[in-house]
Amino acid sequence: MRKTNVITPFKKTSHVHQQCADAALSVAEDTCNLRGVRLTKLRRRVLELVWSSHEPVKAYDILDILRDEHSGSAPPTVYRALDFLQEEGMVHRIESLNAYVGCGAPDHNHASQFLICQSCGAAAEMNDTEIRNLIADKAADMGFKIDEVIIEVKGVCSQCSDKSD
Amino acid sequence: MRKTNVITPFKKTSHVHQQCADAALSVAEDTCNLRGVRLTKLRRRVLELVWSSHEPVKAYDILDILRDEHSGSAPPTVYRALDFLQEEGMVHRIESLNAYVGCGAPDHNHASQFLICQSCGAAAEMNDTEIRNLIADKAADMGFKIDEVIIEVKGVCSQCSDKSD
DNA sequence: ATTAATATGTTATATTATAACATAACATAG
DNA sequence: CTATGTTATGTTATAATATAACATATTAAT
Repeated sequence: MRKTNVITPFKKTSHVHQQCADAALSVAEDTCNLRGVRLTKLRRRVLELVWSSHEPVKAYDILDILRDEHSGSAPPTVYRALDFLQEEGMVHRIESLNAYVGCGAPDHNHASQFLICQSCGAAAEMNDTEIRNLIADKAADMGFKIDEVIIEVKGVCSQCSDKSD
Repeated sequence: MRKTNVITPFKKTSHVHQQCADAALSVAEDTCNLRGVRLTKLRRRVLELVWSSHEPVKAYDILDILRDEHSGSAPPTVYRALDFLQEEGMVHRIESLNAYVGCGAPDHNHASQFLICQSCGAAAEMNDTEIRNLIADKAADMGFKIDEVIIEVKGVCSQCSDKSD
């Protein structure tokens, strides 16, 4: 069994990004239908904007675009949509960046680890069971009951390292 | 060898907090002297305020107190002091809370993991080499060069669990 | 069609953080 | 000990992030 499930990889040079985004949007629609929650036009658009790149996107950058498209957009517009998308597991918040990334595996409660490249800005999402289990074990040793685990690893991705050779 | 080094534990009922704070301040002074950096009156006071409890402290809560003590206090006053203290490893920032906790082991670059109790608000700092190494290995597998690892585990500490029995 | 629930619009404000420039304190070379 | 460069702090202004509170509109189910 592979223990590290890479949910969102760093993009290859060959990467056609539109395909990521399209796939994610399609999964999101199906998932919302299954769950009986509503992926409204606005929420769908916000999700699309979050997926516009592999770099975590800021709420106010989304808002700037929404404002161009609809004059009634304001901070609550985007924060509400992001809250919904987070609850449904379709975006994750990167705490150390105050920014959001799309998630292609919208479980309600999967634990993830993020690798964030300080050179290109991209974020890769992993779901590594060994890391998850080890932290769970350590916490249990201390009698600590885990609700949520935030892991954000900053550094330089292989593509960026290769470039600077 | 013990693999989990608990730097700041959750406090025991018997805990006399002043002792933590005093010890930390004393270590901070010695460390600054050794390093030839200046723990000024202001910086020392900010560190003291961060150590005033085991709950992560917010910049503006510190500022409110500083303002009572000196009219010239403003946001940069506290952020600069916190920046200094972070660089010297004497406080850590909890990204998910926009808040700061004292560190009793002011190495410049130790990796830590925080357990944050959602019931009492306290944060415990661990430095677990197994967790650190496992993440380092996984990142290396992906060709990712680590600069910094942020781990913030939310949940309920044993003391709080015991109380609610 | 009516109604209850959900989603969005709108205005205002709270919270967190930094920029930019002025002044003060300190450290050390002469 | 004092001139000078460096480091720290004061001060004003504003940027960036996020939520409260209430109004209106849309949707879903009767």
